[in-house]
Amino acid sequence: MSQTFTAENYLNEIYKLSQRAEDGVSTNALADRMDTKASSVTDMLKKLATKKLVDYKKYQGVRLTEKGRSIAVDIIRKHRLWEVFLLEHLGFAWDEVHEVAEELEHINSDTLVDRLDEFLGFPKYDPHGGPIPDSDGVFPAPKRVKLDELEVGKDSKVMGITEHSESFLAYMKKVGLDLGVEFVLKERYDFDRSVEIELSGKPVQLSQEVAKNIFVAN
Amino acid sequence: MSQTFTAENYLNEIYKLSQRAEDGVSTNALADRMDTKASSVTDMLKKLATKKLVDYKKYQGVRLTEKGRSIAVDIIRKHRLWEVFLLEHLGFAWDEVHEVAEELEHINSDTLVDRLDEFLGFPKYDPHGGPIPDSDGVFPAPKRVKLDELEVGKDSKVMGITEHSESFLAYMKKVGLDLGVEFVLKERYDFDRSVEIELSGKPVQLSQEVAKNIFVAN
DNA sequence: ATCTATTTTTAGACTTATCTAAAACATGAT
DNA sequence: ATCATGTTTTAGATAAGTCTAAAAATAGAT
Repeated sequence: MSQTFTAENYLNEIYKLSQRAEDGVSTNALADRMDTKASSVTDMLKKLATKKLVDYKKYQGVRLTEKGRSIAVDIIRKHRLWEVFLLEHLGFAWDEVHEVAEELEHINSDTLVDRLDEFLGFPKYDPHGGPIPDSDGVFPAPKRVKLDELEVGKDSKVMGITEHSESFLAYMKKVGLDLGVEFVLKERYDFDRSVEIELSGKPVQLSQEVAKNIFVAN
Repeated sequence: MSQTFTAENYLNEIYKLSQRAEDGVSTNALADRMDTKASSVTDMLKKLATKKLVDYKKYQGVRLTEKGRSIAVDIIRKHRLWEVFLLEHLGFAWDEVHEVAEELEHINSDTLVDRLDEFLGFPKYDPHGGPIPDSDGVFPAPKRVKLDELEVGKDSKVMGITEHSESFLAYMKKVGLDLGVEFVLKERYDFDRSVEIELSGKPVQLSQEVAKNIFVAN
């Protein structure tokens, strides 16, 4: 019952888009993310509907069925496990990881995924802070905190990020906020909620916008 | 310039088939290995020829171009590196490995392959003795093993001898075991560890005493 | 040299995933 | 309630990879 890479990517994208928006995912939004034309999306949605992976009625947007969700979640599991592997064992940098993980996430082998999970020590979060579902598709309870919400005075550690744009990654690299880096939250300024942290002895200023996108250990 | 999985598999199979047979690979042989129809093979060969990956003239069989060979060798490299990883780090058994490695070998990322190679400690052979080409497509020199220790079923080649007496040389000459001669190890008999090899179509029996003094390519 | 059996290629069709251009639908503003 | 605008769907095409059935080429035996 294994799907094609393309179908898997559609399911994955539908899953992500339906995280925020509670109503169905629109054809155009999907076309945008899949980097394709709306007409192609319509074609694919019909095929996925035939396979009972999505509920689709024309002009009404799509939602995943339970079956579709389960495939999407499995792909997220694989993607994040591979990310952990690439970063922690192969020495990849944050900005090199995503592209490769996009390919690896489609490798079909339950044995492989389960043994990789074991090899990695059953991680619950990927380096971007994304929770890793278990083999039954159950996500761990989120327990991390955004730097924006961390209590002033605390020692903490960079656990992940929620923004993965080139520019953000570059910024993180420049200020030295690598994964696992430890710091102290010195101050939060009320007027703009920007923060000052101490990073290996040096003070660094971060806007609220940045702080909101950084997961830290609490 | 990355090929599709299917095209890569064709190139890989053509490479393997052209190892022994010195003339072009036949359409039927290829169809057999690819588990498809001869007509499909013909179609594909035309496409590969258009891309200059094979030399193909109808009814004449195919051979790889330098470009095609380079892609095939790269896939062998990836396949064997992943096999090492699966076996040595994820605890796979031999019969579980092949299927997964067949998928992983098509992941396209030079960074990934090079870092995996490094992670594994730049192995020169996979766990079955298969040589792993380097990133320039160069294979390591074939491992030399005594015929007494060669695995049953292997194609091999006489690489040298450790005994240089008149009588041994005469014996070698008589049975046709000249330097460079190719053969297949058919059987090893437990009771006296004597072996049977197939030498240009004919079976030849050799005692363990003899087998211990012959170096062969592994 | 010819005939037969085998191998290989062509011809035409199907599937998946995509595209462009045009038609159908939905919605917010008047 | 209608209209303009944007969204979505249809219709018809294309490319990759495959198939079946039939034709063409080759090779082996006489």
